[in-house]
Amino acid sequence: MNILNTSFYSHSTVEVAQKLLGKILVHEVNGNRIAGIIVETEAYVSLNDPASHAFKGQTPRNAPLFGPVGHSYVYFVYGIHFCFNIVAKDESEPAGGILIRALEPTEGIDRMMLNRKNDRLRDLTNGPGRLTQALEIGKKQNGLGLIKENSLYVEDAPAVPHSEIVAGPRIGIKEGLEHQWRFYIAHNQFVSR
DNA sequence: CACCCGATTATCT
DNA sequence: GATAATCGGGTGT
Repeated sequence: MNILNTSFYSHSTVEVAQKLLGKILVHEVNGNRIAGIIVETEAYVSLNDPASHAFKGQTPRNAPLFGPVGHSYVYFVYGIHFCFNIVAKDESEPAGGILIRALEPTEGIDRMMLNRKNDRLRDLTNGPGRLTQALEIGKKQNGLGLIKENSLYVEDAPAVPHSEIVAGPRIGIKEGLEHQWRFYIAHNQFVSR
């Protein structure tokens, strides 16, 4: 399987968010793969997007969003959860990231169940805070390049047909609701809510 | 299934 | 001092 590289991530954030659907997110922990198919994403597109962490300019927290594409941006919310983003933007944009909101579990499911303290397949990775817990993604993974050497990366897989991609407003935000920048695979039971 | 609410802390104002 | 790109448990229908 090919690992997605810089050229894959060097396009507009909204475009890459759609193209990530169907790809495989992999975290290797102690040589074991924990992985799932990406079934739900959201694009956060920088300076004109009031919902993006990058909207008010660069700070130490959001610095990865302004850095090279193909790196991770992991942040801590509500005092409890981590959310995992992939930096992606075309060269004209100063910042941009894609929130991975849900996966369909494929590998390391036993380990996910232990991590989540839950043995129901549907509840392992159907939400941004849940999938980081299932895949053991936390602050240590913030700012990493998504390459084999870092044990965290995305593998290529056949593109999801456009007719199976649903767009809608992003979840959990108060501004920018007019944009349809949440994308998910139609009829997939692992999409959140 | 729908709605409501408390948990818990890094980050920025 | 307020806020937050969420989750899980509770209650009611």
